[in-house]
Amino acid sequence: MNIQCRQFFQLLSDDTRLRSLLLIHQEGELCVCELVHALQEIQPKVSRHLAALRDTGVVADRRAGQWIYYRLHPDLPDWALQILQTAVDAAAEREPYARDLAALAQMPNRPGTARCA
Amino acid sequence: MNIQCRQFFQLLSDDTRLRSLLLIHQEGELCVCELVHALQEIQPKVSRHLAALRDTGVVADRRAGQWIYYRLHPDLPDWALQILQTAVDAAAEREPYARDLAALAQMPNRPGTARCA
DNA sequence: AACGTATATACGGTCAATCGTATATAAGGG
DNA sequence: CCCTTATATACGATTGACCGTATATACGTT
Repeated sequence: MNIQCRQFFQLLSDDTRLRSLLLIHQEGELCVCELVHALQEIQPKVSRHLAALRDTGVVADRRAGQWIYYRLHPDLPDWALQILQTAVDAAAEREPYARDLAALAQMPNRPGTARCA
Repeated sequence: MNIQCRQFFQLLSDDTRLRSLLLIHQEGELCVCELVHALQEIQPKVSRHLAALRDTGVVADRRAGQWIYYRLHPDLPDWALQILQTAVDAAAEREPYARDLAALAQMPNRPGTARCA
């Protein structure tokens, strides 16, 4: 996919995509319904932005039953990872990212986690 | 000005603004006509994008005679500087940034430099 | 097979970003 | 004071990004 610097910034410039990426970066892997709950956005909106990230090679997806999990693409270049890490450091304790993390932590019936509760 | 992470990415997502910022970051300070020559873009276009960067606190300007010099804003937060540095490292040796630097170096009648030639 | 849940996408509408052209402002030199 | 150069901005047009709604697809369960 070989993403360009400018294009990467363009992907990060949308609120939904940036918040999704920061959450995915922190959590390692998230499915669509977890992101929908964390961001408090409707499902088609989240799905559409994830598709943009997938089509440009920023994230990779994996199906597990009904759920599709998104993670950072393993081939994402170092500079892109560095930029993401910087963004996490700068934004993680501020709104809306802190709120997103909290909402995710409080999500009921979260797939994967509450398996043997 | 207290720029937000997302807004910063949005500013970097435009080709003219990103190339201008990378050049300014490398050169320290550049006037509009230098950027117009380096980027091979028309003057109103460059001026308009510099205004956007100025209005959001990313760059500061300084008049010197007929020329107006732009530099990175001294109060630009660390995370923004880090991201710029990462972008320079990732892009500096590739197109169109390498070409921009070369065009700037070859600019005739460049203000400031050729003072006592 | 029928149903419920999770996810993706198609469609049409709206708004914001960007553009080129034209013009305004400002400085310097005759 | 006029002319040139440097820069900024106003204007109208165009394009592309993003939106919500509706629908399609895929999986699991009964």
